[in-house]
Amino acid sequence: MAPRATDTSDDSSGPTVKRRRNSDLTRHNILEVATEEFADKGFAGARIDEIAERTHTTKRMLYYYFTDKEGLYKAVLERSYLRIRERERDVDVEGLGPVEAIRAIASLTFDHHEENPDFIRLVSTENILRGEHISRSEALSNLGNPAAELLSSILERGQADGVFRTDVDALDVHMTISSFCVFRLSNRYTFEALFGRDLTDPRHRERLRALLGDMIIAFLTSPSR
Amino acid sequence: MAPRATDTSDDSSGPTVKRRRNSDLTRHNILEVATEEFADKGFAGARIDEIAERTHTTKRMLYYYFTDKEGLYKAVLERSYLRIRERERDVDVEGLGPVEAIRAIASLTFDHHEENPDFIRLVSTENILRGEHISRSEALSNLGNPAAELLSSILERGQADGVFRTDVDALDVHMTISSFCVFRLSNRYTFEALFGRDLTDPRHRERLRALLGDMIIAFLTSPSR
DNA sequence: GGCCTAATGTACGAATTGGTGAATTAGCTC
DNA sequence: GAGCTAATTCACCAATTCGTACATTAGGCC
Repeated sequence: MAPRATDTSDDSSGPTVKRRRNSDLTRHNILEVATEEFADKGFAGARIDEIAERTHTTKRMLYYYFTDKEGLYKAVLERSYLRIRERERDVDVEGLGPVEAIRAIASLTFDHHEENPDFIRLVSTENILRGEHISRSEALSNLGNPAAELLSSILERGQADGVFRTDVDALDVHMTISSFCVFRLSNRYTFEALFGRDLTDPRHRERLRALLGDMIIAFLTSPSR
Repeated sequence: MAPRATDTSDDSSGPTVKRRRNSDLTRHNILEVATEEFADKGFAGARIDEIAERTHTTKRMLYYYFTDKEGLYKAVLERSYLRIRERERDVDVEGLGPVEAIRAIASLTFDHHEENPDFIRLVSTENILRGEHISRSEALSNLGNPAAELLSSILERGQADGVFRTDVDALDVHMTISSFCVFRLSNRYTFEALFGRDLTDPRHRERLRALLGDMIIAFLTSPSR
């Protein structure tokens, strides 16, 4: 999955790997650590020295490879988004009817977000920065297209079949599903403080996953205005 | 609404108000400016000097009244939450049937968030901090109760009438509505970059408000599992 | 094996940033 | 108007934090 590095975390086998020169490994190592730090503290809160310390290289290397803090953050952001997209490509809803396909996508999105808490937090940070970097990133522009197109084709099928309402488009559906899944994680701390419910508690998790599916389907199968 | 201060923003009438000693005014003025700054840049990104500069006092005063950066942030957070609650108290759904009452609350929440962008951003920041402050704030603990109770009573009515499904509670509904409204604003930058749609565009706004109402009602009036 | 460059390490600096000590003044009380 | 305290000003500091100049070394190439 990741290049084998002189990483403390998983060097259990073989003789101690001696530190060797390898730009790919150091880059990778730096990005791993930086991702955690930026996700944890946000852009302004992240500390370059802190990242460097937890890396197997020195601070100088961060600048050598990524120019400055912003460059490093940008690299982290792009890598995270691209990774997520890769996993999204594996979504397979062939052979499912529109209703079940939508339900499957909702459920998948739900799990997907839960498995990538760092990503969710990075997105929050980027939005606090008003999308300053993502909007300028060529690598990420229109990265949403595949997801949107998949949804779009399912929707069209359902609408052609007469089971889905026709005054909704793919982005509406995507936004609805995302908002539910993202909010549950990104706002869980304030939600818990205000209402005393931990949205990530396993018991609620299962209920909420079902709720999301039921809701989006109930909506799509209700008559248009 | 706010104490009349020696505020540049709205001192249009009368002779130039001379700077006088008045702790309430300075506190208020500091909080106003600090709210903007924290909402704009997040906790770590906010700059004390920046806040001080845009205030009609000196930096020393921020420390005089709020001890340190964290104290100021906490004061800002609490004030923002308490203000929001005050406005929420005015919600009146007496005389509406359960369906229309829920729809009204959804619509109100929708507008409400839109009118308080600073608040939304503060909440994001606080969640990046993992609710560190809100969870310790006595003033804010259980601040959600009134909203939850209102929803709860409406839900019960609807359930008793047999029009609402029974496997949902007030917090589920609240979370669903909130997630939709919050996401639309807090994640609009990354959403636009990825999908090319501005969720705050007036045309989408009206559609989305209606969509939210339709969805929550479609869901609540669909049969329980 | 010598050479050359990419990669790495060391040490340091300038600017920012949160925070404070101590003097000063406005305005209330009597 | 003297006296007192809350409110305010001014000058200053220590630590952090991003960033860099420069020396060094690994290892591919011939």
